[in-house]
Parts: sequence; structure tokens; C-alpha cells
Amino acid sequence: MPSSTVENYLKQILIVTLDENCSKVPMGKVATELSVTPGTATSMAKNMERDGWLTYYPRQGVALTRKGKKVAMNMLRRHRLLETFLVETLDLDWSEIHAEAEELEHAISEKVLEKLDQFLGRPRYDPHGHPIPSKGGVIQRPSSRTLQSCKVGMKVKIDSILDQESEFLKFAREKKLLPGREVRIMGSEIQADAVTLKVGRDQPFSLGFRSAEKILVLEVV
Amino acid sequence: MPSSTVENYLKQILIVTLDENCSKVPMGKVATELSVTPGTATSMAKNMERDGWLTYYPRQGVALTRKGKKVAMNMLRRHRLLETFLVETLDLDWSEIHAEAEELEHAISEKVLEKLDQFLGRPRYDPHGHPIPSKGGVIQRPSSRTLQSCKVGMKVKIDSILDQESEFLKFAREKKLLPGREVRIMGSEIQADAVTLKVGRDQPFSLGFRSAEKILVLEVV
DNA sequence: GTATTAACTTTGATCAATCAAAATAATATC
DNA sequence: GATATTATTTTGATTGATCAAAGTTAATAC
Repeated sequence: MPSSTVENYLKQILIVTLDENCSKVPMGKVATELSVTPGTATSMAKNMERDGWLTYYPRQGVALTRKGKKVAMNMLRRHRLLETFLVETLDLDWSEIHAEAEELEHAISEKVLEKLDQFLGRPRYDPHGHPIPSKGGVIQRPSSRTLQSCKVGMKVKIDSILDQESEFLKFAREKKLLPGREVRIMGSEIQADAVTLKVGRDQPFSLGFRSAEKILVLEVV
Repeated sequence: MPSSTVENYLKQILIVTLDENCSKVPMGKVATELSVTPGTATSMAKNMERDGWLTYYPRQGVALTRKGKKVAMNMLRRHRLLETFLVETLDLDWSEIHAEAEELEHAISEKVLEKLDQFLGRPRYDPHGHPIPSKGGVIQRPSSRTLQSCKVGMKVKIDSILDQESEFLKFAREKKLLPGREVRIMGSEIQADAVTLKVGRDQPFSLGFRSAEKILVLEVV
């Protein structure tokens, strides 16, 4: 059984992994995410490796093992189901539920969670629109679509780049069109055969449909 | 803020205090109640005294301070409201709720508790018939105890019957074991697993602990 | 190709909660 | 009253989680 501290580390590492679409999470990131000093993160990583939750690659970061990922997914499920309950049933304010769920997710048993899921009608998304992992720990993630198909104003996250041509990848890197990045669609005009997008605070720029087609994105809710 | 360990000590000490109607709880009792070694109980007592939760009388026991009692009462409130929720709303089995509430009571915030109370319609008794302390930490009336827990010679008044099984209720009616009736405890023997009681001028009879447990009584002074 | 900087690791210390086992005090027994 | 028993306290050690500060590496800059 993981302690609730370990559960927190696992969950946060999973979130970063999914979010940035990377395999190893650097220790610095772990430390800031959990609000501990880097030294603490390193020593926890070693203990967690000893207990089989993750693999620790010195000076590179940590990656969850299958066992660790399973628990982490379950934490996400707990968190999101609890947030749903707090909003739907107890009518708590949207702004408070995160912190509340953060506490409760460590205390709720599998059995109570199952009953809660049933009571709520087995919701698939939490109040923020995030998908709730299934009992087996699977996130049925919203299927990705091409950048070309996006509507103006949408906020999307880059999922993957289909073209492996190095020239194109180089261009994509320069424009920060990398997996995990969030992008806003500023314009999309069939007649102009182009989409205009903005990455972070950079200057907006346009991509022809030919290129936009090569970029798969996920809608951010 | 007390840690959840401290919360457990406080709650358990309060329960023993109410139960045995005594002011000081001896360390041995504290230790067994919390399933720790006597040494641990002693050292916790010292720390808790330092933090103002209780007064520690060496070789005699501990007594809650006002501050400690307030927190302990609140724990009882949390516990009982949660048990109510688990049975009423989530339909958990009567036998499981105690352990579940034991975990959740440390994680639930005052705000969520308040919403839960509201959602449940501000119940005054938990599923076992125990009174739920008010927000201010007041128990509305002398807490009832099970018939099984009574000492020989006590005179008690029946408060409620927990088992709603019709066969059992029929039996209870025959024996005049009905709310309001006064009963005298003629004998109670753990080895025999039975209590012997007398209702009015009727012939005394015995009840197995299994059944005696289902009957809540109030002590008559 | 060295110097600077940023990221990471080590070291030594602390705190809460616990145990086992030895020491001490209080109570009961003869 | 001396002894045996039981309850309690002390002592010394451990474990998990943490920090501050010093020490290493690797990457970046110049």
C-alpha cells in the first residue's frame, strides 16, 4: 500500500507525463509540482524506486512503472469522481473542489468509490471536462483531430506530428509546434487555404492546410 | 491543526470518557484503544499535553482540555455524519461503514461536512441510533448505549431497537422490550455471552450478546 | 575550450509516530 | 511487611518525509 505522500507523487508524475507527452519527468519538475525541495524529490524517488513505483534515472528524471501507473491512474479516477460529486451532489463552488478532492482521494476506499460512481451515474467527464479513467485505469481519451479541422477560437493541445521529414520537424520545433504545447486557433479560412495560430505569447503565424493536416491535436476543454 | 493521529487519540479518549463516565483515562486503556504499545501512548500523551490537547497526570491517565474536547466532539460529529451518508446515500452495508468513516473523517473539511449535513437533511442520529453532535460540539442528549454494555444492577430505559427485522421486533414486543420501558440488569456474563434482565414484575430472562447489542438504552439515574 | 550557470545529488539534521525491552512504581497477595 | 504482579514510564532505535546547505554534473555561453 502506498502512503498518501507516495500517492501524490505518483499522481503528479502521471499528470506531467500525460500533459507533456514525455516519458521521463525531471526531478526539478517533480519538486515544484509537489512543493518540496529538489533534495526531497530525489530521495523520495530513490525510495519509490526501491518499492517498485517508478524507475529513477539519475540526472534525467523518473518514469512510472506499470504498477506505479496503475495506482496513479486510480488516483486520477478518485480525484475526478470526487470533484464531480462535490459539484453535482453537494453543490460546492467550482473553485474549491480541487483542494477538497485532493484530501479525500487518499481516504476513500475502492468500495465507497464504486458506490459513489454508481450513485453519480458513472459519469465519464469531471466538472472541468477532464475524462475520468475507468476502473481498469484506462483513459478513453478524446480522439485527436487534425489542426486543419479546428474551429476559430478553439484551444487545442498538440498530440503528435505525422510528418517525420526532418525539414518539417525543424520548422515545427522553431515554431514550438511540439507535442504537449497548447495552441489557440486565431483564424481558419478555406478560401485562404490557411489556419492562423498562436503558441504561447509568440507572434501568431499561419500554416497552409497541407501542413496543418500533418498535425494532430486534442481539444482542450 | 491536529494530525490525524492526534485526532484519533482525542476521539478515542472522548469515547472512553463518555462511556465510562470518568474523567481520567488510564494510559493502558488509551494504548489498547488505539492499538499501540503503552510506551507509545505515554509519549503521545506528553506531546499532546505540550500542544494543549489534554492534561497528563503521570501514572493516572489523561483528561481532555476544553480545546481537546472540542476537537474530539467534532470528530464524533464527522464520524457519525459520514456513517449516515454511507448508509443513507451510498447504501453501504451496515458492517462496513465504521471503518470507512474512520478514514474519511480526517479528510473531510468543515465546509464539505456542512454541505453534507445539509444534503442529508441535518439528521440528529446516525444509523446506529447514536446522537450526532451539533456543529458547536454539543450532544443533544445523554448518549445511549447498547444493552450489552450495561453493568449488573443498572436500571436503564429502552431508547430504541436497532434491528428492524420483523421476527426480532415481534420477539421484543412479546418481552415488552419497547422504547420507554424500564429494565433492570440482573446479570451480564461475558463467558456466558448473555445478559439477564427483568422488565417490570415479569420473570427475568436472558438475551445473547448478539441480540443485546441491538437494543439501545439510556441510563436511569 | 574554459567559465558560468542551472539542474541535480549528497549530507546531516529534524520531527512525528512508532516499537521492544528495561526500569520503576503502585497494587495486590500471602 | 515482603514479595509478586500489573501498570506505567524510560530509553534507545527505526522509518518516512522533510529541509538547508554544500557538493557534483552537465549544459550553455563566451
